[in-house]
Amino acid sequence: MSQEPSPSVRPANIAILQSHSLTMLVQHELERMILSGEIAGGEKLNETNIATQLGVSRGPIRESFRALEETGLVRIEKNRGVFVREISVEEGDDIYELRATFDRLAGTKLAATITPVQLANLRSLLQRMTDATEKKELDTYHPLNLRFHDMLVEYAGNPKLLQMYRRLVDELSLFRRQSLAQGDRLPRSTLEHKRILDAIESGDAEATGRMLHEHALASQARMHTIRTAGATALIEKKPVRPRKARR
Amino acid sequence: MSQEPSPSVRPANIAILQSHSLTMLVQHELERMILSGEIAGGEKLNETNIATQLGVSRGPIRESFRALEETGLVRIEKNRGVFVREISVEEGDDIYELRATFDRLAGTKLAATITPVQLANLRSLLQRMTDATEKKELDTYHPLNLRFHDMLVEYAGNPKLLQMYRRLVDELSLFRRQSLAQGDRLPRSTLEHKRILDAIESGDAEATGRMLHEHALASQARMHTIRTAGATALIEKKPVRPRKARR
DNA sequence: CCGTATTTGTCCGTATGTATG
DNA sequence: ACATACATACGGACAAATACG
Repeated sequence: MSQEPSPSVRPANIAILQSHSLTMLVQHELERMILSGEIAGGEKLNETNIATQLGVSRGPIRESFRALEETGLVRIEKNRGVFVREISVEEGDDIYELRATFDRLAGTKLAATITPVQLANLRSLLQRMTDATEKKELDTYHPLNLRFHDMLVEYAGNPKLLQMYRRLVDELSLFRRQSLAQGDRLPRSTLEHKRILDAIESGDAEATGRMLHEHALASQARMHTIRTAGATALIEKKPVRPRKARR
Repeated sequence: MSQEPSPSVRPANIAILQSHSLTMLVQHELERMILSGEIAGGEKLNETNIATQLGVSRGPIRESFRALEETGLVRIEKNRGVFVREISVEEGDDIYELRATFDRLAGTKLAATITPVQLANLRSLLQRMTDATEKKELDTYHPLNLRFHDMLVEYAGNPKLLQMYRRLVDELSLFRRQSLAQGDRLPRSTLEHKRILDAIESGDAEATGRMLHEHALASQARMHTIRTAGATALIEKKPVRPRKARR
């Protein structure tokens, strides 16, 4: 509950219990800016600038930085500053592997426990995704896709799993940003989604888990093809100048 | 350093004193105190007290609180304070389920990639655990057990997995604290560990994963039996007085 | 229910470290 | 290498909210 769900399509937000402190507001705002790409990967976050920009003092900014570092969205270098994290291909692989495992677990659980209402919600979402696919509206499809998988994990009924899953997805979005120009894989993905829902409805936990696992691994594989294909620029962008050795 | 931080409780960290910021030092110290039980579950962390105690100002304390909340060790209530988290049985179940999944993944990977050195390290650790078991030294056994499983995950070669695994283990220790009076399950656990290493050595990824998964689920089951047996006191201890409704 | 004490939330000044010419 | 400019680390003051009598 501490961090907002990442995707732009937000799950029916439980009423905010209490007005957030400035730190929380700043944290969420920075999350949004990072995930939306408003702040680029590797970019330095200047305390004073952000404080001025958001109209608060530097205290809450600094506090939110610490939280954001734990979520994996930024990296802090002592006495040097805070930087939006960049995910290497190796890290991306690791994260995709975990995501695949989470998806399998969620699918396995869900096939055994899904309710008619949940299934209807998923089918409804799938329909909207199908529409977007036919119209080739990638900008519409992508958030729906995120929401679809988020909903699957949410319905699996393990809040801790959902929390970790969302953190992974957020981190993945850190570098999936520039690799979103596929387009051709859409129909196949939609078909897979339909088969997944069918498996869930049939109650076949084993098959559902396997399919979701494969589905996630396919994304992982896609990352590699896209990577090698074009946008390799960002990979070595890391301005890691070796720090001056400590005297 | 501008102001001399009272010499009081500054441990012998003089060496590291340069590399980590005060916030990090405070964060790790609080982690240690929470995980060791030095600070009890549900207890309130008073900023001023801790600041005085550690000889620093409130700034670093507050920053570390934000980080600790993201790790799941504390819970923050706006304008009320920071509290050491308590894990309900339901949350414990959820976490154990994830831990079992992580263990399976780690085992599957490890069986396919383990090196002779790694295997030797694990066997050496297992030997020490066996010794501790025979001597019925639970206080010796328990840390070794934690290290054994941590090493398994570490050797699996997915840093992100290790990070998440450790976070789960930390959270589990939040409530496994009072349920540590088993004692009889030790021999069986050690036998399981040996069989796990054998499976790893044989390279049977499937079997290794399955065994580690089962091994973790056994811990989960043990939690329930212990829970129902005795220490149910802590469960409903939550001093959740409904907050005054927001005006 | 009101006033006081305590604690948290926020802001800002200063020292120290880092980048740069 | 040195001096200068700038950013961060930390501390402390004040404001706001809560807890207590």
